[in-house]
Amino acid sequence: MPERQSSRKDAIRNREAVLAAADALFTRRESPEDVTMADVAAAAGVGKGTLFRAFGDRAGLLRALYEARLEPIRQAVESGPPPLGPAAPPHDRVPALLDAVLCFKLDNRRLALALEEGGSSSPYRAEHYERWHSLLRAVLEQIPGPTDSDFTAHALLAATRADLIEHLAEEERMPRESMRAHLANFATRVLTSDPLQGLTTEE
Amino acid sequence: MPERQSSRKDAIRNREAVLAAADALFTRRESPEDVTMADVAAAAGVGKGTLFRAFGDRAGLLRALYEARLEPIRQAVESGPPPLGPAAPPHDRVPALLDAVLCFKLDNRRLALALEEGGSSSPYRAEHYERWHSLLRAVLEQIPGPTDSDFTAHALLAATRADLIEHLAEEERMPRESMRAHLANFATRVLTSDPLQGLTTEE
DNA sequence: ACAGAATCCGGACCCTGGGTCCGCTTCAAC
DNA sequence: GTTGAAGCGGACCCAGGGTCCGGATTCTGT
Repeated sequence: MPERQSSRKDAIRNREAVLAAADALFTRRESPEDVTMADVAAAAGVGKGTLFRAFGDRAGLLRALYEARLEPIRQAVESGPPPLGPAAPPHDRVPALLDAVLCFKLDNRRLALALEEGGSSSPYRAEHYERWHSLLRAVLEQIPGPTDSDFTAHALLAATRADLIEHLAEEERMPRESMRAHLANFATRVLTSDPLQGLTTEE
Repeated sequence: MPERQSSRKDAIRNREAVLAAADALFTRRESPEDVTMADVAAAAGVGKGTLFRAFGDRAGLLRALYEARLEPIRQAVESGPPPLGPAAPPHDRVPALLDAVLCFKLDNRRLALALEEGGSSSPYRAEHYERWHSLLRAVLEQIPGPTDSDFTAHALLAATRADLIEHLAEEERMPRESMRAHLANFATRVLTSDPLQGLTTEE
């Protein structure tokens, strides 16, 4: 994993160039899978060798882009104001988190798509998924009731899968706001279910 | 789209052979993506040309296998006894349907995985997804309350995505029965939420 | 049973796209 | 200025999906 920083200015410049070029390409092109690594290299005015040295492989490049874009939201979640930040009551925070994920993926559709469906190794092994999941799980745990937070967190996050979002937006022409409303509604329903009625989880 | 039946017996024999070989390969091999088309052809004792003529492309082969395996469940859903069949009350039928999907994907993990993550064109364009979705949606519609069935159906089905199932089973070592219990629990929670508490869906 | 036509067979072949290699250039430390 | 470590880039490699076509097989009409 060639992840360590170089101090050489050409290396740094090229890294930036690649990031910018890739970013542009992924947002412009229709489908993420017709952005080839050669395309990116060419658009950045760089050789393929350089590109692969900087990011390891395709997934590495995607990851780097994704993480960069994700940073602001990460901040907001970790230390921002309610309802996203840690001070928010769990019942509000869960829908807020899901809404944040949804909006992020709407704003970065192509990228999220490329990263999630990107073939080898499921999205569930990605660290950023791991982060969302464990956070959501922790928040769910603060809500009383016999809900099993682990599964619930997975199931809720599944509703924000990039290709589902894409399908709803592109095929079903569902507008952004109603998607948000539906997701919020869904999350709320999951949370506000009557605990007395819930099955006890066996095992 | 070379989908029409041939009357020639060699064609039919070869089609069967390919189906059988592919089935065997996909269940044996670790990851679906290291079953190549050439492998399948070889295992079936057939040339690649034959294989591609019979199924069009990789996705076509997968689809054919999948549909074949799905047939019994389809029967049970369309005309079987409750709680899967049409006679079941919606509140019971929804979890039953999801459970059926879950079990099916557990029993055909590799195949479902290959089909869903199979790169080009999202799983949401597949006819079998369309079928599950519209059925689930119809059943949800029979339940009173301001739930928007379309989105809810998508969200519930998302919890049965092949790669999530795979992750839970393989990485988190979650046993089959507790997965089923959790999913049932989740579905029930979605259904039994207090309608008075639900947000009205705007738009 | 036989000819002719239609269909199918199969593996050599093509092509795309991710990833590697290595001789040459550029940087920065002395 | 010298030097060697790091970086550069594009030619190259390879796997795997998909195509092609000469030859074999099967169907149909008589």
